Amino acid sequence: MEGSLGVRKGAWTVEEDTLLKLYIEKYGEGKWHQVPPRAGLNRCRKSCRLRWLNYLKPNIKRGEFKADEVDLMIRLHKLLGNRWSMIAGRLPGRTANDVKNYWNTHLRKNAISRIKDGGEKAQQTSKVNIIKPRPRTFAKNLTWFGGKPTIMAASFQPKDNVISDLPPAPLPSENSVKWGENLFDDKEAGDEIGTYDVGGLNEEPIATFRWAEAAPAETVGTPLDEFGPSFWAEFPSNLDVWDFLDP
DNA sequence: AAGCCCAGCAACCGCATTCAT
DNA sequence: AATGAATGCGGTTGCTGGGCT
Repeated sequence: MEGSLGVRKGAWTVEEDTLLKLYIEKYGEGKWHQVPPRAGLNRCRKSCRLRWLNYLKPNIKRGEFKADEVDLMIRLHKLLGNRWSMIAGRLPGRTANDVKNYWNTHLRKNAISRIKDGGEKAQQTSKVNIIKPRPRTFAKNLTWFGGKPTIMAASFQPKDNVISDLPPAPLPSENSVKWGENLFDDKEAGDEIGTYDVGGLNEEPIATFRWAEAAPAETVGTPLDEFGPSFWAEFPSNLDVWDFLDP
């Protein structure tokens, strides 16, 4: 099974897996364009990367999703939409492909039927505001909370950010930026606990969240404690938090 | 036993974004 | 600033195995 350029396609063999593993052990991840020639694999770089990320990586968890994982996945999906990599990032040992497949096979039907069941009600209230933040990099000299926590305005793409008939969300105001800054300012390195308030732009806080030190990758805690700074950095300020908390 | 259908999963493809020059 | 290469992501496809007729 070879592609037009003589590159192998289809299922990976044990030999190919071994070659890829040996290569990664020796050279580490990254520089995927160099992997096929160096590892002696007749595969394209994308295929190598995918195989490593989804199957060969050591800490990958296989098997059934646990109830808490599913619960977290549902909440995150409600919050983020189909941002599988971000969702997977909060599910230790799970890959974006795993999450996507699980959602499409197990949960999508439920979600659709729920939408149908509650369709009338939903139309009367408000449509779900799917959040689609596009993760963007921060300035290279920016360390978490060490420098100015600048969330780049371009981090969120308005064109695919909102699927609703609601009036356009207000442009980020100074307050909303402050919201983000406060959010991060409270989380100084070494602090055991930081807090941040959530409320309307000009309102009293409607909720106060707290986080412990970013949870270790191996644990799955309560959803909110689980979300560390890297998650919230990509978190939009016009989120309907109650929707998220009460799926 | 054979054929069909379907669910689950691995892999591919196209595109957007980032990075290097 | 412009451009091409590299990377990462999400949508989709297609293979495989199990259940049913």
